[in-house]
Amino acid sequence: MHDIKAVRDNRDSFAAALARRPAYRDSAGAETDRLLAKDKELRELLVRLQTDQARRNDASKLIGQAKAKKDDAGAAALMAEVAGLKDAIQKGEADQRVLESELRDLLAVLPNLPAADAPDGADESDNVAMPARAFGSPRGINNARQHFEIGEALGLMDFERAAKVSGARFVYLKGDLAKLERAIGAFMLDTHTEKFGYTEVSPPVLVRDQALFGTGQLPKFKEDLFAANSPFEFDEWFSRAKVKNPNATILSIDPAEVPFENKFYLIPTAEVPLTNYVSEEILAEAELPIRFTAYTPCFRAEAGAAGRDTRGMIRMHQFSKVELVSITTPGQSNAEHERMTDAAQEILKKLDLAHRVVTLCTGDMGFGATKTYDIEVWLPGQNAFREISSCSNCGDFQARRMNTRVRGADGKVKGPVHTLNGSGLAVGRTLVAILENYQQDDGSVAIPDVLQPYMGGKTKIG
RNA sequence: GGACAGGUGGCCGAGUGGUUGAAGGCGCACGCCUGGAAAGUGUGUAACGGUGAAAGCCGUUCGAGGGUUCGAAUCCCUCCCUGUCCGCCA
Repeated sequence: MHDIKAVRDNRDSFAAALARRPAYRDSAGAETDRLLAKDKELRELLVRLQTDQARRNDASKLIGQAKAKKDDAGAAALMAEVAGLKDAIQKGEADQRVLESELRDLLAVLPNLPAADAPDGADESDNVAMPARAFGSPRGINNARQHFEIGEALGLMDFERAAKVSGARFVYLKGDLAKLERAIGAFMLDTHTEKFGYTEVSPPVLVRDQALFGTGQLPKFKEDLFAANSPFEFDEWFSRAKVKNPNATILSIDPAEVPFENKFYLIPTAEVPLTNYVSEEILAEAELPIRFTAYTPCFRAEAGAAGRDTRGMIRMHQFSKVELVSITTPGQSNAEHERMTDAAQEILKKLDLAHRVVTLCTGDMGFGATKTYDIEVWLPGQNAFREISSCSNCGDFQARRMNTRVRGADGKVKGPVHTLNGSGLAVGRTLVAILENYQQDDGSVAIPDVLQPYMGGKTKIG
């Protein structure tokens, strides 16, 4: 969420920065002026409304004083005067509510502005490599198999049964592969807590819409989320629907017809509960930065991804991820962004997995980010680098939406905090990378050294 | 899920229609006192918004949102949350 005052004071630089996002290349100026027109309308209203309110308040105080002095005539005269203001004030307050919510709606769907050093570009082909952060060299493996071929051959990865039970984009992991997933998560958490000072958190994975608004998934990206209805409300509504249409079945119901709001959403990332932990709070400057890490399942509808990565574990409706979140002062966030990326890369280094890092261009950056580094791991089976982590500095964008501020040592509120989030790492994709990079000619998979303690000392699977 | 009780400033807590943005206390800041400290003592100590060059002035906010009223922390409605008990349960 943008600060309307900042837009007002820097109209041209705001529009120029917004135009760096390709989706707003042509419309940024018009969008900005739409905001400013609404803002102007609101402020002009406030000047008139507040004048009336001030007169009403003064008169009301005098009424109280008059009544205390038993001056009923004087009180009556004042009451008559103020009564004349009532309609104007009530209408003004109603107009204020409408204008404020209209302005908020306009602001709520605008993405964050790219940082000055975020590269311009149209899509992922314009992302900029960071050679200094590259690690290892892509491993050449003859006749390299893809992770799902390896896992299915081992009998430890089952997409067919998952489809039977849950549909496409779900998987069963079994035996040592299930254990490996757990080992990877534990290893990541231990590294982040012990080496980088993150606090381990086990957060809720069902959240309210307000939390999703805070981190920016709502209102614009609702179709990417899974929602959880209360079955009690649904049953009640459904039984009434059946009275009208006796042939109705659960499967014939269009979700759009269900009349009540979804009570909860499943988190698409632990960024949501970790970041919103501090929502609506004023934090002491001395306690920043706050660093949280969590190992959670994540749920994504993957709307619009039809046909992409349909085989294997790359793109699932449910996957696990270790997330990193930092809450910082404005002055700390740039350094924290580098540090967070270091923490995520540390996992891949310890696993000895070749990877590279790119700075996302303005066309590939997420909604809330000012600047994003993607970490891409080498997958021999795909003969390609694939994203395994995304580390973003969101500046004060989420903090404004969550209303999270910082209080200085002098006791004064200084303004919104900065927030950052990054995967550290996507556990499912890390498992994929291990399978493909550590596959052996005999069909087995070597277990990376650092994971062996988490696997009961085993050195290979299969 | 049901019943009851609650939600007030950084914290505790008073306040059931009229100078209450809010007593009192704690904490914090600065000063006095002291050789230094403690104790004591004095003063100060909300956020957001509008307006203004600034000082300031004005508005809004007592969980959130509506409503009643000339006037709402106080009355009414809806929602959210917390506590206790009951029910259910990993």
